[in-house]
Amino acid sequence: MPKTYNPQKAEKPIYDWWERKGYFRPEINPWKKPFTITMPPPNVTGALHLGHAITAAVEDLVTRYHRMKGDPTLWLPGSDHAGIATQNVVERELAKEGLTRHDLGREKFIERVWQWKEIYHKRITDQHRRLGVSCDWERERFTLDEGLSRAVREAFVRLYKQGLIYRGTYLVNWCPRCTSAISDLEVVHEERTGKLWYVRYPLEGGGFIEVATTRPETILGDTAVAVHPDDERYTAMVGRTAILPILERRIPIIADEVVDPEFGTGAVKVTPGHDPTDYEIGQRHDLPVINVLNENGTMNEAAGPYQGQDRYECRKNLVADLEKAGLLVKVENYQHSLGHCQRCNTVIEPYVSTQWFVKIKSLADAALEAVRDGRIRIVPERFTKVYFNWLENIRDWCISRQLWWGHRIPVWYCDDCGGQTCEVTDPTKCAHCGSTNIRQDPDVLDTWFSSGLWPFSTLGWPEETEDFQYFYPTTMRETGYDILFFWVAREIMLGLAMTGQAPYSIVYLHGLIRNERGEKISKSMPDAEKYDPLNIVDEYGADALRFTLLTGSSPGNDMKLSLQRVEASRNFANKIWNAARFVVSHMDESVKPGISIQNLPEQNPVDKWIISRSNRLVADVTRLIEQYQYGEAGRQIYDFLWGEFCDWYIEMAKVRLYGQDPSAQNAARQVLAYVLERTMRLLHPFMPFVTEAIWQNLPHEGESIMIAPWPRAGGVDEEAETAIELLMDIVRAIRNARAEFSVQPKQRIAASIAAGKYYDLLREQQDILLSLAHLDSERLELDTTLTDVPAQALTLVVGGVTIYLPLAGMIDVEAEKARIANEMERLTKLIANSQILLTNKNFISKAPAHVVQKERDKVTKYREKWQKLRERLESLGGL
RNA sequence: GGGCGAGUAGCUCAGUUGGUCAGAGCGCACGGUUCACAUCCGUGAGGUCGUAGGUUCAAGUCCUAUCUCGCCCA
Repeated sequence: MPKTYNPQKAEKPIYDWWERKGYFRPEINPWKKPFTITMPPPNVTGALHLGHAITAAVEDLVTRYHRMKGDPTLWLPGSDHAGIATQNVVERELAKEGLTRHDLGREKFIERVWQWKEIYHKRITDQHRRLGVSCDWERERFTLDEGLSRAVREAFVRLYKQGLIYRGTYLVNWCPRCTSAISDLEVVHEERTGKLWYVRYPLEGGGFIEVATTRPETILGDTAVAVHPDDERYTAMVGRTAILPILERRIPIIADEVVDPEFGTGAVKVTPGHDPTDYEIGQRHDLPVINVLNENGTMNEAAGPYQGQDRYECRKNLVADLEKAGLLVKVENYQHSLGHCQRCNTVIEPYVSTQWFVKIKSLADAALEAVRDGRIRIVPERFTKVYFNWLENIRDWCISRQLWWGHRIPVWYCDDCGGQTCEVTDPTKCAHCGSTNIRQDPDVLDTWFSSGLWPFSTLGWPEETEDFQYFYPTTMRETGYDILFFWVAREIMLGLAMTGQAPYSIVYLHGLIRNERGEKISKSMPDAEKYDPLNIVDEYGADALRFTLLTGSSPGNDMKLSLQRVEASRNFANKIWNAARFVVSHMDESVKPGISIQNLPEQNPVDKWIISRSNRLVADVTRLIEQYQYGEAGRQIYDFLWGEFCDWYIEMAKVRLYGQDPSAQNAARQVLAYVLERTMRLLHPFMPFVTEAIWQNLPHEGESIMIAPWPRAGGVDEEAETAIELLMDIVRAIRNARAEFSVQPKQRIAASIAAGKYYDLLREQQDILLSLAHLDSERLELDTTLTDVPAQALTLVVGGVTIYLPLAGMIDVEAEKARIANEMERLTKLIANSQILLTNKNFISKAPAHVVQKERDKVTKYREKWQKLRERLESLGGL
């Protein structure tokens, strides 16, 4: 074993070996309940980022844990075609060649996208492998695969036939750059400082009404002016007719409750074709809907003189014309929230068009019920409320996209009778009139429609495949909380609607990864490279990155990733590597795996201590993982390995290993191997590579740690724990004194110890004391009580043990007396504090017995110590 | 406008049924090349747990109000 652990060299061969051996593949066992998790499919748009890395880390953790526990465990990987996103990146590539997708045509363009997909799909799966994910690559899926496409088709047709999918002409969110409709969720609202233009509309018969607007170009589509019915300023005007500037269209002045009298002048222009609120006003008042935009954001023929101009150019020109006509009253700065396209950041236009929608109410109700009645549990629990709130206020889901890359909508229109045909297999003739004059809807479905089927489409649904029957419903959905609505809610709705079952019983949501400054890491940042997971893996190893991501935050909370922490995790990997190096170097053929550690010939309290601590750790880590507290579980393993096993147990074991007693030597060897080996198994889901590398060097049973059994917690030995804690406290106290009095580290010092009832323990562990506290064996006096103690000595009281360190020439008796008096005073205060509690009747009667007892024990201990110090002070003549 | 989260040592964060919970890593100070590890070892300094009330024998931990920051929804 080399002196430094080198993840760059170690990781790749281990991963390849695991994969070759087929360890990632579950064995279907009808007698056992499987653990199933489907990987959130990354988009094939580009490379993985740290969000994918934490997803991978958490999911691999639970996967490896359940696999080791013996559950048939399936982690199913895959990727998403990501309609708009992928089409956009490929269109950008084309633009570099001066081409648009229309130059290529639909078929050629889709070919190009497939080429892109091949490249990036390979890239992200390679990245995942580098992260060490133990998913079943043989079951990998892609949302545009034949099977998944069939699932999409089946789902669409079923919903269509149930009347839950409908086509209609409504106001939708339109991205003029993507030239597609998008759903409400894909609109990102951002606060912007815009302008508020105050414009006068002349009235028929004289006078004006003044309105305010943030989008003057939509004046061209106005079909009314509205005021609040109770607004007395305008009561007289309701029912009159205004003359729209420029176009001179006659529009009515109407009254509607929805108008906010506080906004602007209290009178608003109504543009049903380009504003959701106005659209509703228009419905109530039967107003015509005028569309003034083309799909690319330029003005259409309804815009009259502005036809052909871009929306913002039109705005500028229109405002200038209004000013010239003397109709522009004033312009104010105005803060308002503006919708942007999630994928290209273009300002969204509300736009009337014919689209496909999912009637969502009944699906949402079922999804709400599944969480309400506990069939699905969301962790952390607080997201449940967010989930409820969203589903309770949900609106119909616009699922058609005017794109080419995606699942084509399986509806055919008949040119003869105008009927729609929607079938699972491509129809050749109209279902209504039998005409062959039919053509398929050119649009594709929202990507999330296919993602929403992921937990079962990936398992073969709608076929009753063996995988679907065995692994569905899955166990867990693990993902970032930012896609709770986009994805999780839709999976639950579609899962219930299609399979009649909740697609999983646990939703675990992790937080988002940010950089040191708390910003969301995006590809456009100048130092984005620094946060590329692969760069971090290259420098520190996958284990280090994974451990940092897992232990650096708590469930559902965001995390600022600092490279210093990754470095600390790398150091941890190296630390345990070296601990293993030490253990391995002391192995001999007598150390066999699977030995019953309880039956060791030698019963040493130090061994009993570490085994007891190890048992506690196994129990705690198992409990924490079951409670989804992965970070805390990891931290406990870290503390145990570094703070107890390395810092203390190994150091204590050295005394026996380097000693002359073969049976003691053997016991230490056995326990070292035993504890390290099982702790490696505990750590394996967190740091799969280094634990495998170490495990292969240790005595072990089986081929690979990843298929070794999860450790089972044995009993706890309170007595041994108390004893060794005391020993450690004594060593710490002496080290502390040495440092305080600047004793040379190499110098062995004398000590006189009055051990009282701990005499046997300390006599037995005398060599450890000598070694760890660096005492001089020739000048160690150890007894139950001491009669003759030098005055020139420092006094330490630890538990019931008094230690005198005659630090020759360093002890000023007066100073030592002051120090002791000081310590006694501190104890007096502590005792007084406890006394207040213990004389409080309420405390005695209401606090649980063990808490009261603990307080009493504390006082006893303080008093004991105080008494010993007092005796010492007396002997020094200080009283 | 509604909701959620965060505010704990200089920095990054743990602290899940209220009772050793005042912690870790990094940083800092001092001292260390003894054969597992300087990606290390030993010792130490540093916080009235945002603020103000309240509940309780007992509160970073529960309640109310409030300030700052961030996020989500409308």
